[in-house]
Amino acid sequence: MPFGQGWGCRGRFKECGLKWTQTRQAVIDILSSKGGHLSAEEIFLEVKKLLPGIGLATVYRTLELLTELGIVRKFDFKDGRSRYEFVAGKEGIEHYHLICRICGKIIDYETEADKDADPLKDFKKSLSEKFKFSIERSDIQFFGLCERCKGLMEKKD
Amino acid sequence: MPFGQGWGCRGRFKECGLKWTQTRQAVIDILSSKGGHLSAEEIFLEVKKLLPGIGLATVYRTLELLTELGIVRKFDFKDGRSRYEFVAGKEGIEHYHLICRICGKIIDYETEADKDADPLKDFKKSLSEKFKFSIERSDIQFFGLCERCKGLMEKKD
DNA sequence: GTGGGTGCAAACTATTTGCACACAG
DNA sequence: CTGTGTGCAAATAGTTTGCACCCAC
Repeated sequence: MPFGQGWGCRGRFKECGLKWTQTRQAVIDILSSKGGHLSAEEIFLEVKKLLPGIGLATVYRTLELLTELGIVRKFDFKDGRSRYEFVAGKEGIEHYHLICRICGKIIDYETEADKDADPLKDFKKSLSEKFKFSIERSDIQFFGLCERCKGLMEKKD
Repeated sequence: MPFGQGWGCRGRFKECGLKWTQTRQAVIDILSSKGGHLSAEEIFLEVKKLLPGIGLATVYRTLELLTELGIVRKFDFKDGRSRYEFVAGKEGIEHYHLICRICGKIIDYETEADKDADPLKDFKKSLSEKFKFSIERSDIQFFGLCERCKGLMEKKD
């Protein structure tokens, strides 16, 4: 099932005078169906199953394009590679991460679609006013220990 | 003035069986006196003024060590290089950044030393409970427009 | 048909590592 | 003296780019 089209991506492409190609659709499909936080290489390997001829460079170029269009977001979880996440259709939803520093597990925390639901709303507002800075995007990660790794740590002591 | 010693770094080194060398002191001095958010290369160039023979690899090794010791913190501002900030003596102080996506200006926001002063305290607590995840470090950046660049953008329209 | 899109290989950049030598303890 | 720390050069890893060819429009 072509998720990419379902999310109106194809329309977005046309608007911008961009071509709708197999590779672009495949990258979007992988990101929207597999979900999670895939690295460029992981996406490349997945797409390769559908389109064996694809090149890694194309994946990077596609991901950059999709990031500019706001269809995916690029995250840095400090493991030396960027990770990409499908965010089309989630406008107004804030997206925070909890990352376990031992096992690397990533927990997603998403706010409700309603802007007022953002628990950081007031904080952002006060920052904006204090520094006369208009916040467009937040990049918020919490590093620590997940339940499982915390348990393992305690046993060791 | 050897700031590095002033912050008790030398003591920390001894405790850990690490040697107190000219290079390490110089890196700490630069970071603590210059302040800001320096990249490895910027630090390297500064240290070179004091110790012309230093190598970039040593700067990286020193920064990694200092990060482990909690003397500096490593940040990612999405410009393709890591940035380092002196944080010794600031335990319990949270440190957030506002980054202008046009001019790259970085505004620091630091909480008071008092843990309760952290505006994100309640949010972190609710996250911890909800996901049974113990948060050790936050990595919080807000991207947007600084006052000046916002003004310039508006004029253009 | 034509210009944007793609694969490939080479280039690039930040960072890491191997090794012989240097110097703090 | 001994082993940690260092400089240098080479290696690595993720990402980007140049170029000739290809295909969506």
